[in-house]
Amino acid sequence: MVSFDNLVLGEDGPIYMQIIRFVKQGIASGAIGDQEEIPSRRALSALLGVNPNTIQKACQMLEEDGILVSRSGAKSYTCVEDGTVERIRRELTTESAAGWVNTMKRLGVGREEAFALAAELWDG
Amino acid sequence: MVSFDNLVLGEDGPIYMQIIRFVKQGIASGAIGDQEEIPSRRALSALLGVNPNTIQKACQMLEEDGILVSRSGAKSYTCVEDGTVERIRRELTTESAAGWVNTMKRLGVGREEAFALAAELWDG
DNA sequence: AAAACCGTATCAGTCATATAATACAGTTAA
DNA sequence: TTAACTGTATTATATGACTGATACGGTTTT
Repeated sequence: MVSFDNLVLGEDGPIYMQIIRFVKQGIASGAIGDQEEIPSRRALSALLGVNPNTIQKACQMLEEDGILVSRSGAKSYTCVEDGTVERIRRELTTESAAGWVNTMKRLGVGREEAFALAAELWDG
Repeated sequence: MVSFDNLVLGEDGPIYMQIIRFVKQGIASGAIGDQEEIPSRRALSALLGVNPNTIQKACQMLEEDGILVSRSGAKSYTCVEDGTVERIRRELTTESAAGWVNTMKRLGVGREEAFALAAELWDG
């Protein structure tokens, strides 16, 4: 059973996107495996304090991504096939790193200064 | 006169936020100085293909940030006081770097791998 | 003074996001 | 079988972001 206890909703974009990101990060980090049951739409709605429709939207998009399998009436399960972990891991890491690098370059921050700041934040 | 020719609107959040980010990045990088004239609301609207109201909203928030000064009827000018550059620079860099570091840690990506990927993206 | 420009304000309409309240049919377990 | 649970669908409502059109008064230029 996939746990959503560590998911805290913030202001970082739409809620359904935050849910999708949470699941993808779980798969990329190995915290979520293959054929794992996920809580029902209604259970997630109550747990996260979010409307069932919003949960459904996130689940639908996860299904379109091939990460989730839903059968009408039955419980939903994750679907992590061979190569999926590496695919999502690469998708998330490059997306985040590219954003940071672009921002630093637009700010005119040099390579050394940028990496020094990142290292400080990483350790601190 | 501040140039907005290099500003390309994307899908990274609300348009008025992208405009604000563009100006702040310009100030942080030194591309935008003190007492520089900016194009009129209508001119920016036409140049960026954005509604005048959206431009106005961005300008209002920049004014609340103390970065812009507007007089009703007259042109608007930037206001970059002592310490402003460093303040905004620090605001943008730490914000971006912290986001990247947090994402990498949530993904279970180690320090070496994360910095190697960033270095690759920086040079490539 | 008059024309052209400027910031500012208002109202209406569209779209995406999210909520709320149901309803229906398929699955599963008592 | 029946009851509880499941995914799914529908309609309505609300809000923020953005657009479109228009108007008012202050500033600058000629």
